Amino acid sequence: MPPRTYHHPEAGEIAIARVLFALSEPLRLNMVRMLAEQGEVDSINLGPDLPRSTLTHHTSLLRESGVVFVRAEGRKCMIKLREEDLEARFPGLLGTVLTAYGSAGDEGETDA
Amino acid sequence: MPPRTYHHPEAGEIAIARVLFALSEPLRLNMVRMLAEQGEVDSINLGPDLPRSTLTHHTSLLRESGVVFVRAEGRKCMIKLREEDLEARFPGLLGTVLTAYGSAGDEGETDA
DNA sequence: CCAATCGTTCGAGTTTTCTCGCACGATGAT
DNA sequence: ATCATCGTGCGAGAAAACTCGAACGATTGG
Repeated sequence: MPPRTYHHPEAGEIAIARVLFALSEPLRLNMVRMLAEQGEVDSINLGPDLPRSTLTHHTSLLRESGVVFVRAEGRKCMIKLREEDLEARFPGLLGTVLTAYGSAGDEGETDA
Repeated sequence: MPPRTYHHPEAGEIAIARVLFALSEPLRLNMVRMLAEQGEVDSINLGPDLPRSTLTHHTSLLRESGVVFVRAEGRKCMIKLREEDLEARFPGLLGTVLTAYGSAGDEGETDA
């Protein structure tokens, strides 16, 4: 029996409005920032204090909007940014948003 | 008695999450694209078919999030992008989003 | 095999956003 | 002055998003 599988939109199907919406949520924007810094991370590290169902909600939204790639590894769930796909589809977007976040996001850096 | 006045956040107060949220709505994203192409525009041109109160709702949201500058001119209301402020605050963001929109936004070009 | 752990799904409740009709003040033209 | 026009604010209703507890299947370790 295959492990958990996840549906991901193809690179060409990623819609700008959905990406912007995904990034407009502070929790998710913070997740994306962590992913940009740390590469592939265990989903639990994206929100150690969040209820699991809430965490799943946000990671699923990021996945369905084409921002992240999700893969099951044992019981855990590894998340990484779709940097190449996003760069190909919307050149510069991710970098620009992350730069903007770094300079004016939330100055209270509660680093994990 | 002064004409209508509008409150605008200062450039330094513009928050990335709010800007992304403002741009994540298809109607508003389309408005921003028109503004980028046409410069300062009469608000009515941003949504000729929308109810007035709906149009006000979206233009107000764009204004309050720091994306556009609004000024009363007679009975009309002129809108323009805050390109310089946005560029200073979030370098490259607006251009990147508009490029992304142009290449993958909505292919149905209903040009005004 | 059994128990603990993890992510997912479902459902309910809360909050936010969106839409739009209506009344009002301001403006411009007659 | 009068009247039509425009944007705004308000209120209500609908739609969408967020949060989170509980139950379930899958996986790991004893």
